Amino acid sequence: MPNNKFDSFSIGTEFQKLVWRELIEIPYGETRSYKEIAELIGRPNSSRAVASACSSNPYAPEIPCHRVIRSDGKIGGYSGPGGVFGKIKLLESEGVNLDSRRNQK
DNA sequence: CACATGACCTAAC
DNA sequence: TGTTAGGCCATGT
Repeated sequence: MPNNKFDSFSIGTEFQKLVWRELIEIPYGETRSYKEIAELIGRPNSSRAVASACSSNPYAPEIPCHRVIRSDGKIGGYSGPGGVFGKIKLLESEGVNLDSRRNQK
């Protein structure tokens, strides 16, 4: 079994577990798009479902769902504390430059 | 089972 | 750059 403490996900659907398992492996200070996560779990067309799984994340700050942004570089949304604003603050505190991530849109 | 919802993506205008 | 429209998918009712 994997060496992460979240392997014992006792709740959520199988799909959500797949997503969350990928999320906790995003390095500090880095970001990943919803689509990227979808591809990593073997469902390249489930980007939308991935977003749903994130919003259903019960382990709020433990699982770095705030490091997941849209493919075009925009923030997207956030159900955690502070809403989208809180998400931005978290990323900036990790040294993420959101401007450089915007695909010039 | 059918329908509605949402932290999405891409293309077209 | 902003908006519209169509497509995708897992979930909840």
